[in-house]
Order: sequence, then C-alpha cells, then structure tokens
Amino acid sequence: MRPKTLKELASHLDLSIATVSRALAGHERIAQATRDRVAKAAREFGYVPSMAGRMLVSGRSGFVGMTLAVRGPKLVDSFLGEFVTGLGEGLTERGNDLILATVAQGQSELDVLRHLVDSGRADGVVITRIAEVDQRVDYLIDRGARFVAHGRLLESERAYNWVDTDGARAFAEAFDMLYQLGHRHFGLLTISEPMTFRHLRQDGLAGAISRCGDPSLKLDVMTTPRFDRGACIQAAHRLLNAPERPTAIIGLFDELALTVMEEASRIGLSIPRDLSVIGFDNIAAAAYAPPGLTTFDASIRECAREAAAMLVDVIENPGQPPRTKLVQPMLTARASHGPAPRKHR
Amino acid sequence: MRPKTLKELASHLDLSIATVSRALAGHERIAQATRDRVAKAAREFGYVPSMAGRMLVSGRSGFVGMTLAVRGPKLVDSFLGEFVTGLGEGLTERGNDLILATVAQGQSELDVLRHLVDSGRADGVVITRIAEVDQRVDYLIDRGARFVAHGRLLESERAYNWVDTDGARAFAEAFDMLYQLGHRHFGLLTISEPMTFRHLRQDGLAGAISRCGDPSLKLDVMTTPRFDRGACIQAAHRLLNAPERPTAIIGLFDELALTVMEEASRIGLSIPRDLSVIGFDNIAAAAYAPPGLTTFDASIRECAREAAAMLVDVIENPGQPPRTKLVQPMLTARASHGPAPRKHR
DNA sequence: TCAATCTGTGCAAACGTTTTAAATCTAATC
DNA sequence: GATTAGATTTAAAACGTTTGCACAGATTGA
Repeated sequence: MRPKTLKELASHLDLSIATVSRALAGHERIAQATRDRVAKAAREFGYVPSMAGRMLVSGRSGFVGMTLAVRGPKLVDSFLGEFVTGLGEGLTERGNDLILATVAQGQSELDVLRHLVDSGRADGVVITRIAEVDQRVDYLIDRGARFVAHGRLLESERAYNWVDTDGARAFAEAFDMLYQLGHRHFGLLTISEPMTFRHLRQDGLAGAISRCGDPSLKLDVMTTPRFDRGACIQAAHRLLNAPERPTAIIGLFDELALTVMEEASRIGLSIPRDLSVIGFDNIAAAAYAPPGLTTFDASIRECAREAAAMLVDVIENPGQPPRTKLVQPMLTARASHGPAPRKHR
Repeated sequence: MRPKTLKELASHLDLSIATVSRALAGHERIAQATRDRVAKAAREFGYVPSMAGRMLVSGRSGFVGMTLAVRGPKLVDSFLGEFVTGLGEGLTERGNDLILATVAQGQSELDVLRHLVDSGRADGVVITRIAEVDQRVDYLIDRGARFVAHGRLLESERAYNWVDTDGARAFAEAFDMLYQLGHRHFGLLTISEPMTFRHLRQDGLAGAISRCGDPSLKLDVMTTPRFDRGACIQAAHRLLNAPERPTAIIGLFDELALTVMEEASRIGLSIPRDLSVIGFDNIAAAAYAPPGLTTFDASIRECAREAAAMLVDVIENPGQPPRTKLVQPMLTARASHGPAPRKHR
C-alpha cells in the first residue's frame, strides 16, 4: 500500500507527521540523515502533498485566476491562446498555476471574480480588455483583492497594478515611418467602443503628427462598431472613397487594417503602390492576406508573462506601491506599406 | 465586521455551524424559516465558502485540469483559445472550473499530470494532441485517474474515454465533392509526425477512393515535418511540380493547404481554375488567404464542450464503461475548389 | 401520565497540512 | 554523577467545511 498522506508516510518511516512535513520542506532543524531518508521515501512512493490541507493552513492556493467571457461564435485570433500561454510561463516559474473561470451566460463577471478570490481558489486575479471606465478595477481595489490589469483605465485617481502594450509609441512610429516615405494624408480606422487602447493609440498618432509640425498633414478618422463586420466594411469604404483619399491608412488593429486592404483591392487599388496600410497586433492572418500586412507585434505573450510575474510579486509582497509596466510592440514590416503615390508627393 | 467563515456567520445568526452549513446546502431537515434567514444573511454579507475546507472534507476540488505545453514562439491559430473556451463552457454549466498547468521547460508532462491529480487540485484531466502511441493514456489508466482524451490512439487494447473529430469522414466527403467536380488525380500533403489524426484522415480519403472503384483515380501523397516551414514549402513544391500534376490537393490541415495555395500562385497557377485545394480546421487565415480556402470546420469548441461534459460525467459516475464521441466537422465552402481543368477531364 | 414519534438543532469528528511550543535525546562540562 | 547546552523530534492546535449521531422540545397516541 502506497502512503498517500503525510500520516501514512510518517508511520511508515516511524517518524511523526511534523518531522516528515519539516523534512520535506527542507527545514534546517531536521537532521540531514532524516531529511534524506524522508525525501527518498517520498520520491519512491510518489507522495504529493494534498492541496486542500496545505491551502487550509497557509491560506494560499498557489493559483492565479482569470475570467473567461465567452464571446462570439468563433475566435478570430490567437489572443487568448497567447495570453494564457504567457501567463502559464510566468506562473509556472514561480510555482503557481492558472485557473480559468468561465463566466456563464447571464452571470456577472464581477461575481465570478469575487467567488474566485473569496473562496480562496485564487490568490489573485488578472483582468484583461480594460475599458476606459472599468468597474472591475474599482471593485477589486475596494475588495482589497490582489490583481493585475492587462490594459489601463483612461484616467483614474486610484492606483493599481497594470501591464500594457505601448500602443501610443507604436502609432507614432508608424507615422514617422510613413512620413519618411512621403505620406502626408493619413487615415485612421478606429472603433466606437470605449476601450482605452483606442485613445492611447490615436493620441500617439495625433501627438506625432502635431510634433512633426508639417502644416500639410491631414488625418481622417473613421469610426465603426467593433463587432459589426458590415459596418467595418462600410467605414473602410468611406475612408477610401473620400473626395481626397488618404495615401496611408492605419487600422486600430489588424482586423480593421485587413478590412481596409480587402476593400482597397475590391475597388481596384494596388497595395502598397496606391495605398499603404498598417495594422496592430500581428495576428496570423496578417501574414496570409496579400500582400502581407505591415503591423506591430503586440507581444501578447510577453505582456502576459510580465503580468504573471507582477501578480506573484504582488501576492508575495503586499503593501508595496503599485507596479506598472509598458511593453514595447515590435514593428513587423511586410509588404503593405511603401512610398506615397507620386501625384501626392 | 463581515463574517467570512461559517463560524462567524453562525455566531452572528446565533446558530451552530452545522445548522448554517446545512441551511446553505438546502437540507430538508432545516426549518424553512431558518433556511431563509441564513440565505439572506449569507447573501447580505457576501459569504463564500472556503474552497479548502470544502475540498478537504469532500475530497473533490471542483476543478478539471489540462496541461499546457509551451510550443513555438507564436501560436498560428486559435486552437488553444477555442479549446479552453469550449472546456470552460462545458465545465461552468456543471459547476466546475478549469486549471491550466503549464509544463515548464525540461519538466515532464506526466509529472505535471500526476501532481495535478494526486494533489487533489484536479478531479480529472483532459489531454489533447494524442499521438499514435501516447504514454499519457497508459499512465493515466494505470494511475486510475479520471480523464478524457481529445483524440485517439492508433490502436489500443485498453479502453478509455475520448472525444474526436471525424476526420476520416471529412476527407471522404472532400473526395466525393471533388470527384463530382471531375477531379481524378489527387494530391495529399501530410505530416511525418506520428499523430493519429494523420492516419484517420488519410484512411478516410483512401477508403473513399477505393470505394469509388474508378480505375483512373490516382493519389499522390507527400510528407513533411510539421514544424519545418521550409520543408513544407518544398513538399508543396514537389507535389505541384510532379511530371503529372494533381488537379486537386488536400492539405492534412489548413496550414499545409495554405502553403500549397501560396506555392501554386507563386508558380503561376490560378486557384481554383488550375488547381483545387481543400484544407481542414478552418483557421482564421483560411478566410483571408485568396481566394479563400475551402475547408472543414473542426468544431474545436464543440469537441471541448463534449469533452468537458464527458469528464464531469466520468468524475461523478465512476465505474461506467468508457465513453466515446465523434464530432462531425462541417464543410466550409469558399473559393479554392472548383471543376477540374478541361484537359484533365 | 407516560411513552413514542417527529421536527429542528447542536456536538464533535474527520479531512491533511503547517507550525508553535514543548519534550526528548545526546554529548559535553563541571 | 549531576547539570547544562545543543540537537532533534514530537504533541497538539489551527485552518473551514461537511456529516453521523445525539439531543431537546413539541406533538401525538394510548
């Protein structure tokens, strides 16, 4: 019979539970010989400490939680996969694991978060897709829960831990690159949902334009509901059919940029000869859609890894001032951008 | 002060712990009035039972586990996201949650599975990407662990629970469709790794061909290492540059089919005029790559939902005969297939 | 009036671990 | 040979929950 509990292991070794526990923990005060003997037996019998017992006394579960809101019939990118992979990488290095708690239809995400934390299943949580004003943040702060946000609030007097991608910088970089290529008339296809990253990226672009100071610069901004494919196409269409068409269009993220590319080729424009297009995220389809979308890699996995590291730090060292981290996206140049068309130079 | 534990809640209500516990569980023997009073207080104070305490006494954690092996620098599709979403959907309906345990570099997946189960963190596990011969299955059976496999072994005298996509049927269907369109010379781009789905799909195709009985039928099979992009391209190239070229090529999965499409257009073939291509999986890029890849939707999310339901069933009703479930993939017709070129008819 | 039944509640054990405080053993010192 | 200091080990409590069993009070039947 294989000892499955500490008690069984102890009686098999003719030691007390306490000694075995301490020996396994590598406690100094236990004789080296005993430690070795215990370690050997534990290995031999494949003893694995019960999570429940340990959890009960330590008050920690070793888990980090994240909610999973089921959306849409089918995921269009690998964001979720990349994110959990990154979290997993960051967590496992520090001996933690990840809980994915699905928010059922008609259930509130806040409730799920609360249960996760209050039941002790998770020592902390990661929240993603932060909106401009996000009740989850206030809620978690009020609750005194340990958490890290992937993304930022638009503005908040309260401090919290966050990791984010530097979209403002990326969009400024996109502008600089396109400006160098002779572009002067820009288009931005953005969304109407109140997500913070929308502001940050647009501000990054606008800031770069105004810093540049060239009076001939022009920026057309078109807005569309995020999940309405028809509206997206229409918005792209309008951007492309303006009396004076931009020579370079930036999509708030790749899906929008890809829509622009599709619409552009539908009306007979050649990319990048007639139009430059740049996206953000570097989803898989960006490489497949001709002629290959130039975009910024959002480094989702790295963000998640950072978030995991930060959260474990928050859990283990509470009471520190909030931590923040800006991850730099990387330009992934493909073939959808090029010099501005001649007549526009 | 908010009662956080049963004891506190009980003393606040002037009841015993036992009564409160039973009242919350909706036990018959507790007076209705008491039950209501307790429920109200619990709701009011936001009491959430501690997972650890419950787990310790019930022996169940309410978690289902899955390992996450970090592979490649970047995910190319949404498989992982779809799969965990499906699992989440299936689990949350039955009051369970998901643990994602990352397999760290140099760590064995078996070890992670063992810890997951033996520590009591997970009541059961789901394993994916089953190889022809997969040590995880034997291991879990020997261990007496409750598990469900997404995918099958090539052959096994031992029974276990599995959910799988019916790739054989899909490939047979692809053949039938292409045969109707006049195609007689087929190509299959497949992988060299010993994964069971490779056999099942290829057998499905070969079976349909032999059932058809047309002696003019021909099938070229080309094999390539799965993760070697260069080799994939080369294999596609060879398939396309054979002395007599197939008029229809089926990719074992979309990435391979997309590679075929890229290579085909590189050497000046027009799809579907000169060549029909069909894939499997329906990854996002399949819709973006011109002219749009005809493929089978692998219904990953549905598989995962089934797997979750099955696993919970296995956990709650042990000792039943093993369950199996074949999910039907759905043809997603786009523009990459069409009538066979004239000269071949 | 007393026993028997029923209804509602409480006591206490059990789950497996960690940890505080105390006990035992060993060796060394006087 | 007694005392002490140091080195190991152990007993017992605590964590929060569920649940078998027992108990008190009320109701019923004889």
